Order: sequence, then C-alpha cells, then structure tokens
Amino acid sequence: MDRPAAQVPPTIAEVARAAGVAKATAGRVLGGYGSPSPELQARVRAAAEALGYRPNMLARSMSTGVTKTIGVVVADISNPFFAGLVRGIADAGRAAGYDTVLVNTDERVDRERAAVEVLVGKQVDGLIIASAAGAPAPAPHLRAAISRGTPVVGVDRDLPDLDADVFVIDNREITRHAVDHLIDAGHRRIAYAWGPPHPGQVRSREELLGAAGADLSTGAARLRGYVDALDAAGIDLDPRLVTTGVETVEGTEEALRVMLGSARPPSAVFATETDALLGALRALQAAGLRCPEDVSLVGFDDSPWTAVVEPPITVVQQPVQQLGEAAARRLIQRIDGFDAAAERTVLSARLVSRSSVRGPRTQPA
Amino acid sequence: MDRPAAQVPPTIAEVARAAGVAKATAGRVLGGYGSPSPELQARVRAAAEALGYRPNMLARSMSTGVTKTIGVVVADISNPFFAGLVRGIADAGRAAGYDTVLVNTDERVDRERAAVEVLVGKQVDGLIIASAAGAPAPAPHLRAAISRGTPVVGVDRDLPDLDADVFVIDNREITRHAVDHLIDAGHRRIAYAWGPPHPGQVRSREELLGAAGADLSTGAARLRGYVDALDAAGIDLDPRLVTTGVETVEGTEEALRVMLGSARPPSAVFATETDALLGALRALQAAGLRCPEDVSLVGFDDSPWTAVVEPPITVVQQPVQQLGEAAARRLIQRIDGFDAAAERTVLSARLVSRSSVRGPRTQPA
DNA sequence: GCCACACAAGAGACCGGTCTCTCTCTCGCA
DNA sequence: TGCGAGAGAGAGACCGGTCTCTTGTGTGGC
Repeated sequence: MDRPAAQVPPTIAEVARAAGVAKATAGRVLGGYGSPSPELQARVRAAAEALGYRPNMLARSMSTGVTKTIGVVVADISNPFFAGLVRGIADAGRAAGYDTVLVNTDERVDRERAAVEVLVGKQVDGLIIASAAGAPAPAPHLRAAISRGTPVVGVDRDLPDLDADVFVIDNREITRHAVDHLIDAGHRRIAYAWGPPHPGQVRSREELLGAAGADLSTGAARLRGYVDALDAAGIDLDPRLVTTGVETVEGTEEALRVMLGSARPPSAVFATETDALLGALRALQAAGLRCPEDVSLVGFDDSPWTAVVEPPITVVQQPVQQLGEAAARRLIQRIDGFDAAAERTVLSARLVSRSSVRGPRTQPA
Repeated sequence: MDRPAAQVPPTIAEVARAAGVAKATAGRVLGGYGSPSPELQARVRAAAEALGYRPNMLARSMSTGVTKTIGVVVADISNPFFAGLVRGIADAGRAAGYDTVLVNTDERVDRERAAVEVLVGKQVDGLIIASAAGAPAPAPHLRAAISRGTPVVGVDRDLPDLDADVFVIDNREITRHAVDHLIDAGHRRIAYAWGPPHPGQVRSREELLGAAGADLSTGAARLRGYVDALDAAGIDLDPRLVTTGVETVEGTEEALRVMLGSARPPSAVFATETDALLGALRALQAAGLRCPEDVSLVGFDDSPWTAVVEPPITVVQQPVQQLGEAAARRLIQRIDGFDAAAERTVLSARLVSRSSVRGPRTQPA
C-alpha cells in the first residue's frame, strides 16, 4: 500500500468502551458538561489520548443546534475593501469562537440568493452580508433566513425593509465633505467617477438621480453627497461630468479621457472607488495632464499606496476593519439572544488631506 | 411579541407526515436518491413547498460524511496576495459545489495549529494552507489531518516532509531574474528589502543564509535567488544591504533610510513584498531621492497601482489567482479519491518591465 | 440507626438526514 | 394460471455527539 489508509477516527463510544465506562460518561468528560468524578475523568482522558480522539463538531452541532460558524457574503474578497471588512469580521468572530464561511457574489443577486440559501442550509449561526440587492429588490432570501431564526446583519449596504441591524459609512456626508473640499479650492467643474450603473449617457439631473435609485445603496448615497455639495455652492449639475455604466479601471479611464478632452473639461475628479481612482490616474497620464497642477484629485478608500505616490493623494478613509468588527460583534450578540429593535449604525469616514488638490488652472468665470 | 418567534423549520419527517408517506420516501424525493414514483414525488414536493422545507445540510453531512466545505488557512486575508489566492480557491471550489471556511493566522504557528484542528474537527473535506510552519517545524498538525483522511494541499509555501501536493511560485528563479535585470542595468550595490526575520544585524554571508533557513520558505527562496544573481555576476554579497528582522512598511522605510544615508548607499532596491515596496518608496521620498534617476526599484506582487504611479514600477507578477485555483482543483481531485503520489507544482512568475530601472548615477568602479 | 437527599453513572432517546433491508405489489413469461 | 424478477414503499438502523431520565451509591441529618 503506497499511501497508508486513513484510519477511521475513534468516536466517543469507542473511547468509552476502552475506558470501561458508559458512552454518556465519556461524553461528559470529553464534552466538558455534567460532573464526572475525577477518577473516571482521568480514565476517559487517558483512553481518549491513547486512541487519538478528536470531537466531531458536526455531530456536536447536530445535537446542540449551534455550529459556531458565521456566514459572510460579499461581492469580491480580492477587493481590498472587502478583504479588510472580512478581516475585521474574522477577528471579532474568532475572539468569540466563531469560524467564517466566505462567499463571493460579484454583486450578482442570483448568486447572493444562492449563497444565503446554502449558508442557512449549512446552519450557520448568523449571516453578515454586503447585499447587492438594492432598494427595488426586497431581498426575500434574507427575510427567509431571518424568519428561520438565523440572525442577519448588513454591512456597507443598507438592507431595505428588513428587520436587521446594519452598519454603514456616512457615505453621503463624507462625499459632500470631500466635494466641498474641492469647491473650496475653487473648482466648479468636478467630474464624478463611478456614477450609477445606468447604461448610456444620462441627460438630466432627474434622470441621474433616478438612475442612482433610492438613498440606500452606497453608490446612490455618494452621488447624493456630490449633488448636495454642488447645490449648496450654487453649481449647476452637469450630467456629462458623471460617468455612468462603467465599473472597471479601463472603463473609467476611457470615460474620463473623453471628458478631459472635451471643450469644457473638468478641473477636478472625485473618484468613488479605488478602481475609479486608478482609472482617473491612468486617464491623466494618457492625456498628459499632471496632478495637481492640471487636475485635482480626491479618491475613496485609503489604500497604503495613495500616500506614497507622487503626489500623495487626498482620500476618503473608511474605517473598514472596524466596520467588520462592529458588525460581527453585533451579530454575535444577536446569536446570543440579544433582543432589541434593529439598529442602523453609521460609522464616520474621514477625509485625509494630502497634496492632490489645488486651485484650478484658470479661474472659472 | 415584538419580533416574531422564529418558527422551527420543518424536517423531512414532518414533510413525510404531511404528504402521507414514510420518512424514507420523503427523503428519497427531497434528497434526490432512490427512485420514488412520479405520483409520490409530486405529493412530497407539494408538501415540502407548503411547509417551506429546506434540507439541513448538517444532518446530511452527518450521515454522508461529506460537508462540501474546504478549509483555507492563510496569514492575513487583508494582504492582497492572500486575498487573490482565496478568491481563486473560492472560485474553483464553488464551481465544484464547495464552500470555503477561512482562517487567518498572522503567520503564527500556534494559531495555525489551532485553525487546522478546528477545521478538521468541523469535518472539512479538505484543507488548503499557506503554512507558516517552516522547515524546522515538521508540521505535526498537518500530518495528523492527513492521517485522519483529510487531504491537505499546500500553497505558496512548501510543506516539508509531508506527503501532500504543493503549489508554489518559482521564487528563486524569478528573483534571480529580477536581480539580473538590475545588474544588467549596471547596478552592483542592490539592497534587498525584507530579508530573513533574523533579529539584529547579520555580519556574514553564511550567517545570512543560515538565518534564511532551508530553501523551502518563499523568503529563503527569494534570498537565494538574490545571492545566485550576485554570485553569477561576481558581486560580493554585502550583508548590510539586506534588511533583517523587519516586516512592516515602517520598519522597511527606516532600515532603507539608514542604508541610503550610509557612506556606500545602494543604487537599487529589490523589494520582496508589496509592503516592502511601499516602505522603499517612502524611504526614497524621505531621503529626497528620485526613482529611477537616483535609485532603481523592482518590486514583488503586481498590485494595480504599481502601473499608474510615477514612475511605473517594474515588478515581479505572480499568478496569484491561478495558484489558488490550481490548488483547489487538485484538492478536489484528492477529495474525489485521486490517488497518485503527491506533486510539487511550480507556477512561473514573470517580470513586468516598466520604468523604475535605469543605470546607476555613478558608474561603479 | 434510619431515612432522605445529593450526586455520579448508566441507558437510551434525540438531532435530521441517508441508506439498507424487507415486504408487497405488479408485470412478464412459461 | 403460477411463479420469479424487479421495482417501489415502509420500517428502522445509523452517523457521533448531547442530554434527559433512571438507577444506584454514598453521605448527612435527626
């Protein structure tokens, strides 16, 4: 025999037999419940050791109804934002003895639904989800999970019409603040990279806000913050300065290159995602423009590299890991039976001012 | 009652009773095994639908011995390298119907051991691990997992003395190639950022190679590649150009700043990690040096930003996601009973040449 | 010195599926 | 018409733990 046959792991019953006690007694010793006598404890322990006994958590979960596992559903773990989020969740979970099952959905609602069903089927004790199902979709799969007794906590995205805790960033406020920062520097034509996923060009303010949907998704909230800032400053919203329907680095680059080459180009760019910022940077390079001399730049998500590039980039920094930790802690409270009304918790992002913002080259009229 | 009490989900027995059939029959219909008659199928299906039946995967796993879950153990999911790796694993896993349980170890062997035990206890069908337990530690926890019948596949790091498949990058060769690239450009004093974790200054070549350990960890392999290149070019290894004992952005920055300010500073830096590259960039900024005019730079791990910074940085690009996919596919083969001798598969990284390398400012003597 | 009570240990049900074994019914063929 | 094969349905064991219920033992109080 080439590879030694896997010996079947011993069960509690076998340990009990080896120790000469009843299965129940061995269970009490090995499971740490009840009150077995010190003498039998020693005997059972010795037998377990000798046989190399390891508890089967599946069987334990089967009878206790607890898996010590939480399900995490995000769009894409290779996105640094979600990676940080999951790290926070995993850390807070582990501190309380929970493991983490991870599923990627790529923002597809069908895969999200499938993921939730699988996880609930696997009897996770709770679910943390950055749901792709926006305001129109009422997320019936999540409702089903909750009604079956699996607590659900939303993170980064709101969970419309659902009786669930939610932890989000103050996207609208921080975006308004960031755009204010550009306006204060004198900019009036500010491009917005990664607008709503609407296909094709949007013509009017109404159409734009309509395409963004309700105020619940992060994207819509950020766009509203942008509009808030413009409105407060009395700047007309120019829909042509908002990219629509692009959600890749390349798409953003292309869209911004067109904008920057137009008759009335933007003097600043606000990028709502790391990839949008990357696209903006590439568009500037391709157009032979320099930051901040020619175009000012503000990004979202504080990746370490934004601080070391030339120039260091002013960004909105989200408390990603804390967001994950807070969500996980609350979920665990719920699992433990905490029974208060669901809450919406807003964590504050902050604007980290660096050197990518300066006044526009030609003062606006 | 404020929040509706979670109704206990129906079991197969209840569905069977509602449909007026035996539990076994309902099981056959709902579990998709055996051959129930079309008529009873319809009846059971209707009853299941009416009651909102969802199978309990835990119970199924309990009796089949299969959980359709793979455990993944990495150092830190918020590190883009591991995030990409996990994404690859999750994708290949999902394609075969497997979910992914993720554990972070922060490179700590004690946490790695605990993680493996928990995962095996939870009866994962297989394990993929980027093990922190280097050559000296014989990884008894992994041996235990294998002997219990849980297949283990190593990824990114070798698994010394273990009968397990392993998927790694050709670290030594690609590092030699990258350093050759710097040497070809005329550099002879090449700093190496993120050398062995040895505390304190290393004095000699022997001490350095000894500190790096056997040729099995990625770090040791990269260091050897560096030495290979130097040797082939007849350049004396200067241990002072190799950072030791630092594994943070700040630590690297500090160490390199000292080097760059020394009497015989390096004219180029080879950074073996994303964070090492970040540290190098910061050190250059702090020292008021420019890349590539003053110092050339080659990094590891192709993060998108390396292409858009000024100057675009020459980096070693690892096929991260493919690595994860390959490991997961092989693991699943093993789970399915594939029984050939364990293999060590080496995927090739490649050097992406950009603009951060140029000849040294003063030609070496 | 006797009774009651506390507590440890054993026996076995239970969690919710799967799966084997047995029984019955039907159909085909002689 | 009778018999055998085969298929479909039911009963119940089983996976490996937990936990309740019962039994038995020892101890303390009066």
